Amino acid sequence: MAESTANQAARKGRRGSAGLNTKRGRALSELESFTLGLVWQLGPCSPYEVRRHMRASPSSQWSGSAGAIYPLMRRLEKRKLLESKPARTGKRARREYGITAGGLAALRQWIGPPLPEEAVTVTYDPLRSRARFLGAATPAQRRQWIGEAEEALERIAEMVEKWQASFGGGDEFLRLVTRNGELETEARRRWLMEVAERLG
Amino acid sequence: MAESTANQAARKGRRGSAGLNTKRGRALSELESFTLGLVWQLGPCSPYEVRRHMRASPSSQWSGSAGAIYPLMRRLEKRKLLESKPARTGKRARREYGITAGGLAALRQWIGPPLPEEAVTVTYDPLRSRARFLGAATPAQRRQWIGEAEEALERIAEMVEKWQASFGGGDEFLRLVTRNGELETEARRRWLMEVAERLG
DNA sequence: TAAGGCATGTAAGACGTTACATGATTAC
DNA sequence: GTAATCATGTAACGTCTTACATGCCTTA
Repeated sequence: MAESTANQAARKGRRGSAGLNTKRGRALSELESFTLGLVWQLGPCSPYEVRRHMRASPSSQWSGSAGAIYPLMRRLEKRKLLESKPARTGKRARREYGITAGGLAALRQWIGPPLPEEAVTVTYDPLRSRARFLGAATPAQRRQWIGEAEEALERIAEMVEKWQASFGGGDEFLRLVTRNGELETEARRRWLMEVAERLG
Repeated sequence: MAESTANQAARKGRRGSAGLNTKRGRALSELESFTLGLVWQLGPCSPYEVRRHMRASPSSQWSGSAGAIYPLMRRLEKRKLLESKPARTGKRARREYGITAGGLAALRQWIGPPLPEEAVTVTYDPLRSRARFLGAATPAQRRQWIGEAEEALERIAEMVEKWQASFGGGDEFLRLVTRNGELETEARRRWLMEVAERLG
């Protein structure tokens, strides 16, 4: 859309709109911002702890791969959104990161308002994406697919529950996050039942 | 998780598990697979048409940027999942891509079963991610945030409706996709109401 | 005291975005 | 006929994944 306008206008428009670019450097990615939030939430912590939290999440969005997190936190430090000092556990060296005042400001800005355009979207749901093309599958494959999807949603519900048990006690917003997961999973299940009815 | 096992085991494990790697080349990305699906659905078409459909989607997942789509379809052709021939509209040259038998097989494999692990996840919802850290915001910011999020969900509902009007007539699965969007948006709205109550 | 997982990283590469370029076509 | 937009790309860049490397530390 932005692209379909004249090039010159687009360039000006992009830079001008939505405050995507902060004064210094480009806008933070979702992963960078989320990491910032985790450091705020956990207090001073090592990249490994951040990774553990991500991997415990029911969302595969946050893979918490080392190759992403270590350089990312270094980047955030270079931008003075995090600060770090060396620490150790026994003989093992760690680096402990804490959030700075600027980091907190950046976190608040990311949360919004304003919400960036990309946040005004339906969620990304890999089951929905696949269902769109079920017409390309054989009837047998469709039935099996629905069965698998039901199982998947059951496992997801369990993951949400487990996450709630482990981390939901943090603050009231963490509890609301779980609640979102519950309501959403319920909605997806009802949807899948409708799909099964239509095809059954 | 996979990473936390011994390295050698991890390597074998990754390659062995879930059929992520096809005999030739690596697994298709979500975008590649989705593109394959669109070409199947639209019939022979140009990259530009694919992009138009993506940009019309209520999901910002599918940005449909030129720099992604043109090389991507070329890649799929190199792997014989698409085939193309030059065509023209008036004086303007186009390249028209159709799906091959191998492409259809790859599409079916992507749809599953089996569903890959990454598909067994809560959806990615930028509003939920942000809500998690509302504790870092001031009470005033929180109230404003909720207001903005409500507006966002309203706009999303409209987008889903509009999409349904334009494309929902295609086949029954497209209709189910819209239905998913409706149910999900409804769930998110109810969730947001709970959030407002808790904080209000 | 050896095995295995814990914890901390780095290097190379793939993928997608942003920005740019350019000719064809349409609207006025 | 000229300005805007359509349509088709390409190039550079940043981010994240995958794969690898390497010491610590626990436990049997």
